[in-house]
Amino acid sequence: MKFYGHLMSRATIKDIAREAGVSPSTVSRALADHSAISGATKSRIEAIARRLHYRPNLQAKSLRTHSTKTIALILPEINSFFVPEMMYGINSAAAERGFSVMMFQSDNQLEREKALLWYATELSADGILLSLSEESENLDHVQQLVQSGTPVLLLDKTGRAEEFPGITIDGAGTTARAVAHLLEKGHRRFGGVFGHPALSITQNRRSGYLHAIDQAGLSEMQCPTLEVTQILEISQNLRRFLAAFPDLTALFLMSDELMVHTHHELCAMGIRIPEQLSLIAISDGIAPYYLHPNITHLHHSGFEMGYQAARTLTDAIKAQKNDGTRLKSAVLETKLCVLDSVRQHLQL
Amino acid sequence: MKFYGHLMSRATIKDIAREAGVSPSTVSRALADHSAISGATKSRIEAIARRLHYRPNLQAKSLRTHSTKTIALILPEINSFFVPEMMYGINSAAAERGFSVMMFQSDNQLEREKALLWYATELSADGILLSLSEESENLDHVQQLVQSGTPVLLLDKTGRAEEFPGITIDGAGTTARAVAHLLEKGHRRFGGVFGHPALSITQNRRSGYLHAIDQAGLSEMQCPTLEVTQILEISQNLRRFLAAFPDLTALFLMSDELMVHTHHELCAMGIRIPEQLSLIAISDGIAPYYLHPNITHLHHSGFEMGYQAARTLTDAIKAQKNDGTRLKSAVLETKLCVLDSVRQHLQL
DNA sequence: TTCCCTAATGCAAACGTTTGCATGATTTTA
DNA sequence: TAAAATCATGCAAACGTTTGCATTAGGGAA
Repeated sequence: MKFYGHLMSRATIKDIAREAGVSPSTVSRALADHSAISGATKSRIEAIARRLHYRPNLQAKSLRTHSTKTIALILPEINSFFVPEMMYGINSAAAERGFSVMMFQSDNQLEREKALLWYATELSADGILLSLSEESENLDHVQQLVQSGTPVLLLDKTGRAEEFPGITIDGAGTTARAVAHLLEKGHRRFGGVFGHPALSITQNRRSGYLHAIDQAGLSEMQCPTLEVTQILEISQNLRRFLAAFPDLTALFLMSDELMVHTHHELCAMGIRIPEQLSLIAISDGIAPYYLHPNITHLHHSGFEMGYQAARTLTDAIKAQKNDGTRLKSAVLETKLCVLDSVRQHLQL
Repeated sequence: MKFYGHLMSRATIKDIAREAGVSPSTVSRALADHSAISGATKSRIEAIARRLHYRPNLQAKSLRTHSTKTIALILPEINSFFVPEMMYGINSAAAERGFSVMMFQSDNQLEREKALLWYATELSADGILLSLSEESENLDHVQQLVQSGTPVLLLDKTGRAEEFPGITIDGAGTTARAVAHLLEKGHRRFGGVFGHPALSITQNRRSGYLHAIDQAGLSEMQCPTLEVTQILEISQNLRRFLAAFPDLTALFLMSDELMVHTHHELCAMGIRIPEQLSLIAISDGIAPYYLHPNITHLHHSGFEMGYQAARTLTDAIKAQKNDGTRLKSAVLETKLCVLDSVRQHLQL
């Protein structure tokens, strides 16, 4: 135990050993509850450790054991939808399993994403949770990382990559279920509002939409789609869209962001929901309750996704030491929550 | 360089040294751009490092240098308001300064908060950002940590603690400004809606409210307050409150959460905003734009708070090595954003 | 020529753990 | 009673860095 200025430095295993009159190895084993150490010695050492406020140095431990009990989370951005819930889930699962989470944001830039992946390996993160940036078309950098032996699990924004394990929802299927609900409620003329066409998440959901209306014998003339490239332009886009298709009785919104902005715009236009226009969305299930009327949606739980991703990853990390079990992809369930924004439409 | 199974292990400084025919110390200095190493050697070593995909082992470095370039962030919860913006700010400032952020949540439990603080020191976090749990009345655990030499900076939820440095907003002053805006707009009968009375954040804002109406010569009979203990009960609370004080022309909402719930409830009651009732809130400036009409609010930037907190903390960490500069508290500005939810009230 | 100075590099210890192997003491077995 | 087995502990090396203090070689000054 040394003194720096007025501060007592952290007690180490050696300090405890000296105090207890045993060797450092005995202390190490005692604190790890190793079977070769007698009960008497263990309790004596534990008492001293407590008295000295002993805290193991996790860097030293990691250095020795090659395990940091840390996962890195790399997100394209931190917004107010979905992401907080997902973080909550990740944190919960990680904490339950004794893992810590380091959080990074790539700001939707491929270069930053690469740099952060690299940095995560410098930190010796035991595993990586990665949600891809918008620019991440080519995934060579991920491939490289996987080859280096670090478990990488994609989540939410997984690009087109079936080559890597990831946790996602079935965007196409979920969208199809939303469409099915509109059909059940008698709607035959509705629109689909989608995000940036370059994103795989948009493409999945849009293809689900098109396939569903096709199955129902409807054409894209009857059920047109709107792709919103710039969220700031949604106001004009939406007005133009509704003006071009004045007979729509409902809208499908592919995300929370589109939902709140669309809802706002409709309020501003004086359109009553659901009397004049019904709404159904894919949502993480929070914002629908803030809006009025409450929005019928397909609940895509951020918590669930985060929790499952962190659980899968940490389990794989533990398993890795034994067999070389590979990470498994998963497609999460979404659940239809019928609230107040879709009305029964009477067909003429 | 060793081989484990089919995987090549990470190259170390020793590998580079062997390859370059120099000693490990030379490699270390070369990569650190130390002046004692010749330019020729430096570039030779850098080339080899690149070729071998060398990544420094940060655990080893930390062990040697007693600096992890890491800060721990401990939050009571991760919700959809304010917190994501704050995290974004923290991450941005940390990243700019070469720090990583480990994220933990105390779930509003004092015991977990204590455990996490302890764990953060085991991780040798260079500093800690702490937003207090609801249960954290007594701050002995923080005191203990500070004495151990770890820089701790409170943010947002700082309790009643003036003894510790923290980043906050002026809750009382901000509330007073909101009240002033209502007064300017001619309102003389309005209500204040507040959160759980045990929270210091509530107490600050409420005292600001009471002081402001007192200054204006109004009584609590004329400008009553409502304290919402359970957010789920806001519906009944609000209806009862409005029934008890039917002559109110405006409401002040102390937080985003109260704002969205109140707005929703008023919509459900068919009360038109701002024609029948004006609203003003303290908000992080995101949700006000989702609601219709857009809510006039005092903008309390989560990004700003997070950014400033992380900047202050990392600067202090760097300074600590030289002088023992102490962390400085700061009270952030809030800005009045006049939108569409407060109407001019004509007095009789 | 001798001496000193500077530039470039190497040696070895240290940071705080963990762990395979050896050691010594005690108990069990034959 | 001697050998073997068991138990509790210690020794020392290793993880991958950094860094104070040599060491060496070359070049200039005296």
